[in-house]
Amino acid sequence: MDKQIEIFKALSDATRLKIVWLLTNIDEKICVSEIVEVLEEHQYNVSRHLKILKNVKLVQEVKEGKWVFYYLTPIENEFRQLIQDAIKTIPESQMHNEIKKCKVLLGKREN
Amino acid sequence: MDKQIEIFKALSDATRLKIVWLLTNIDEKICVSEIVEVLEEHQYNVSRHLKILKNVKLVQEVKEGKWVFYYLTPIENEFRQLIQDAIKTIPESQMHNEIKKCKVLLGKREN
DNA sequence: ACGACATATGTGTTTTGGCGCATATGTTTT
DNA sequence: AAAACATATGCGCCAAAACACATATGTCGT
Repeated sequence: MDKQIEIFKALSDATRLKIVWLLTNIDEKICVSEIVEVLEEHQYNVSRHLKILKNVKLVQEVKEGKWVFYYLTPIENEFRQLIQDAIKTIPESQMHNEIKKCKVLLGKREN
Repeated sequence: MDKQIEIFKALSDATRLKIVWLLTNIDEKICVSEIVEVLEEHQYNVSRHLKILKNVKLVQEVKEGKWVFYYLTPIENEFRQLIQDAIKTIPESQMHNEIKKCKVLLGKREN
């Protein structure tokens, strides 16, 4: 059950849970600097938290030029699916500012 | 999302996850000394971990004489339900010794 | 009432985890 | 090539969490 413990541990930090929550709700790849802006956390902390999430395979990364985009690792087992479903139940109301900021950001991308 | 973080934190420790896993799989109340025997942990640590699980309302207790029996808090929301379902997917194979010991123990109770 | 049993908790120690700062690495732009 | 930008990471510090030991509290049996 070590794998599962690592997942729970990864999700037991506010910044990391917010990142996974965001990725779950926007259903898009997002780069580090965007997360930094949305969550108003230091870049070095966001990078660190992303590394932790990557290590437990909750997220994956893809480099595009100077950016690194992160996205949810596609579901590969039932445990992950249920955890993901659980995160999906966390209401948007608690993340009003973040989701709004994020949508503005994603909109700007097109230009 | 604080409540959810607290749940994840509570489940991100091996002893605590094992306790919840046991309660999920045996579907019975179980007392502290039985958990101590099954998990081979110190009594004072088991008591402490139970307190943490109780604080986040994952488990509840009922006193019966000199024993205190613990059991899963009845599901009250979707998040809890999905987390519980996720824990249910953790295979018994990783807990062979524990579940065996537990069943022997529960058997002895009848006598 | 006393000893045995079951559980909880106070205290000190050690381990773990997150943070801030500085800096390294790599990429794009001019 | 140099400057600007994007991301990652080494290091030291502090706080939270887990542990061990001792002990307190409460209950049962005799």
